[in-house]
Amino acid sequence: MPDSAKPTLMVIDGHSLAFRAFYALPVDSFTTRDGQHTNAIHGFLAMLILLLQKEKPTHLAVAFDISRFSFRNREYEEYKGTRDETPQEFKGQVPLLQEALKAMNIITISKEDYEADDVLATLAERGKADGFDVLLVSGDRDTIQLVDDRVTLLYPNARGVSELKRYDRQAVLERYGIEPHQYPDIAALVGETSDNLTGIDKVGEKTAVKWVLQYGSLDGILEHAEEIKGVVGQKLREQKDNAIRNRKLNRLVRDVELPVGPADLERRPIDMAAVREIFDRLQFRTLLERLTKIAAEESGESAPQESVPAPSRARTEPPVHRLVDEELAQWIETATAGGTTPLGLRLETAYGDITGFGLATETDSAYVPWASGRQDYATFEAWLASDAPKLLHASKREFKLLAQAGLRIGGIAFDSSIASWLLRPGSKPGDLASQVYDALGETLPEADPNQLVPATEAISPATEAWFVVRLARALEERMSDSTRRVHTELELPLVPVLARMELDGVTVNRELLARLNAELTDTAAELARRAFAEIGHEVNLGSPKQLQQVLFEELGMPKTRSTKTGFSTDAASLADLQDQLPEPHPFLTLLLQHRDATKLKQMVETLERELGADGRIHTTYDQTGTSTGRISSNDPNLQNIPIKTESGREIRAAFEHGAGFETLLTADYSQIEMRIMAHLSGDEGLISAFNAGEDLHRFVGSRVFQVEPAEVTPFMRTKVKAMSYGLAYGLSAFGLSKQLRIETSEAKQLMADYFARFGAVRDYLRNVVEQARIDGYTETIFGRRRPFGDLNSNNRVLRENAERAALNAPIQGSAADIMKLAMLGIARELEARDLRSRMLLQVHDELVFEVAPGELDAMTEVVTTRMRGAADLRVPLDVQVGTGPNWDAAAH
DNA sequence: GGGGGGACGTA
DNA sequence: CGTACGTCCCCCCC
Repeated sequence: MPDSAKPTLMVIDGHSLAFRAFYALPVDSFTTRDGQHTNAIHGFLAMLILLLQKEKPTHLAVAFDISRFSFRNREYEEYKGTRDETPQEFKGQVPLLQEALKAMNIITISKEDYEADDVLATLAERGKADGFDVLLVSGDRDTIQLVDDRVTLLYPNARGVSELKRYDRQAVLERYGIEPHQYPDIAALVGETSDNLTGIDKVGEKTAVKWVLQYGSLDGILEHAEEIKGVVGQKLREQKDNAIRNRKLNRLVRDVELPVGPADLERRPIDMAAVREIFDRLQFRTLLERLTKIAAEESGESAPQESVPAPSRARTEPPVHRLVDEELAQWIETATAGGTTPLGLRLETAYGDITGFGLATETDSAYVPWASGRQDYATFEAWLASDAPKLLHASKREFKLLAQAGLRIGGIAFDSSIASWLLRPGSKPGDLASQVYDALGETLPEADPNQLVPATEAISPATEAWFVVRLARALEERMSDSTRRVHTELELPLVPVLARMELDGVTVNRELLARLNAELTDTAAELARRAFAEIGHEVNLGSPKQLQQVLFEELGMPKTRSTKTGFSTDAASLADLQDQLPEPHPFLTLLLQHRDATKLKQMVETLERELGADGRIHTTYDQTGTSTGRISSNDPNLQNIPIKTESGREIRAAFEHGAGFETLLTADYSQIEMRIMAHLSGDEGLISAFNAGEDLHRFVGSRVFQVEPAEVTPFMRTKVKAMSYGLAYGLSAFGLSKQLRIETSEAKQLMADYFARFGAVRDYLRNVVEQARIDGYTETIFGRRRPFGDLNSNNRVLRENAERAALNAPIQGSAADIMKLAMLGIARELEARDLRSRMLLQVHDELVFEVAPGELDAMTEVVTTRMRGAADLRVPLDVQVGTGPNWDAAAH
């Protein structure tokens, strides 16, 4: 090893460095989507990572102040008294920083009644005694006094924390012309404004240094105070008490009693799973990459020290048997103990084709080369298709690959990607390797796709399967009973259902899309031309930046709501602008129309791109993509096909039933979230509203405004409708007023009137949040949990965001559960009754089916019955169905 | 090329 | 200062 044999102890003053970072980096650029500020954390960690790389300390600690008060305040009440209150934006970052350090397995030290610098002084002293090279990192100049032949200070320069100046004894001599231990004398004479320590008037650094060099120390200077001439001598004699007091206060304590000594601070391996979790929360991508690199280097470097080369994978992998034919059948029989013991299963693919299988138990593994037809795979295929339990990762993908190869798989008993998502919805589950790393802390070697010649040999699918088995066990143990139930009864059975929907796809009319595209292209071009004519020049209408130039500078319009990069040009803001202007400006109208046209055009083009040779679009449903339990859709997203506007619905009309089918059938839950609220809150008013069978909003309106249902005006209905829908989102009076364009006071009154009639709803919503605050998670009707960390945060923005999400989660999540149950029920019945009709799309509260000839009545019955019966609530579940040749026509 | 930001489509 | 998503484009940065 090139590194010196001497161990290096690094001690960092956490507060002073984080504080430096806070002021060096713009807060606005370092804020998570949730509103958590992270600039201090980011700056500190960036610096720390650099230090780890450059200095490679063998021992490390970060010291923090516990509060701004220490024993020094007892000696001098005004110590640091001029400091402003620590900004709230900074305070909130310290616990998160400490959490990040903990994840990095770095010890943090605080000592009641002392400052972090006293901890530095003590550890420096003890480190020296124990034979360490000591590196101190602090933004507090008082630490200069600790520098000597064995102790070096790294001090941030004026710019911030990215560059640290190295102060060893020589550097201090060069910079100040004195020995480090003399520095406090200088500081005592000059004073330290930031600590509220006044020095001697007229004495600056130059004079102080001159005196110290002449008389050796502050004591020496004071002894000879009478000899010093001029005004400065006079001032020194008058104010010498200041210097004496300062010197007393700036002396760092070198023998603080600490729970740990230098030897206890040996660097420990970084817990990358924990780091991932918190860096994810803080949205530190670049830092995560840098740290991952370091972690890899560090674990790699430590390996040669051991006598036996440490394997990069922690556990001993079982042997891989390459098996076919009878041997394979035998192995499966033994490994599964006749079909009861679950096996890990992993596919090997090349260019989308299956080339092999990995099978594994906890102690053994097998590789099955796949060459269908040339070997006798009958037993293997039978096992695959049977209910014999199998453990997989991302099973939907494998189900589809198998199906495309003409193979059936049954008995999906565990999916580690789904399981980890259930445990932590909201964080991306990632691939097998990252989950093995997260849950087992082991590295699953992967060929680097950037390298032509892989550095590591590709891992056998059999070994991967072995990792899946162990991953499954680790995740299973962490699941609560209710989570386990959601996994096995809801999510796993849904896998084949979703896979089939994806494989089947939906027919889309190519010619219609082409025609729409052409129309929209013309429309957009014409609108752009007219818009340019209005302002006299061309501009990129898709560039918010250029639009701001036009609207607010050239046209001098009033400023709209501000965004991170300027002022908003979104539709709502433009509408507001239009209202404010003395007369409507045609440019604004044209701009909005142009946005509409281009948006639709883009959507059409996306669909055209995704339209396969079979004339169908095959979306991919992400079963682990949301934090509430919904599924999402991508490539392309078929859950956001336009419906609200006439022109948008033309796109919807391009979705048709395929050849050999009779019609499309759509079925959706009406007001499912409101019904769930009625159920969960038990509000008698709301329950009777649903049981009355009358128009919900009319009924609610009649209660709120105390009129007969027939007397509810459209305006009243709009208001209560907005209120009702807003409820499940944590809508505020402010938000309601904005949406309805009414006064906040009126919105407040509306809310008061609403809750006067439906008080149990409010009580329920409040209770959900309070319970979540206690439990740390919310739960849906079916037992799906969503954890919340920020409900007790001191950061108001963060806390209130979490509160609204927590209030919404059981409602949105229960609706998702119910829909999933309905899908399972329908799929099972279609299979049982041998119906040829197919479920194609799911859009949260809507399902779209392709109906085979002669099956319309049966389908209508199956779908409505199963959807209505998916849950037994205190209110009925209402299902609307419609049919037609295309998705638009099938709407009701 | 990656990624953040703004904008906007859906439930 | 209303939840949950995915995708497009622009624009800046590496």
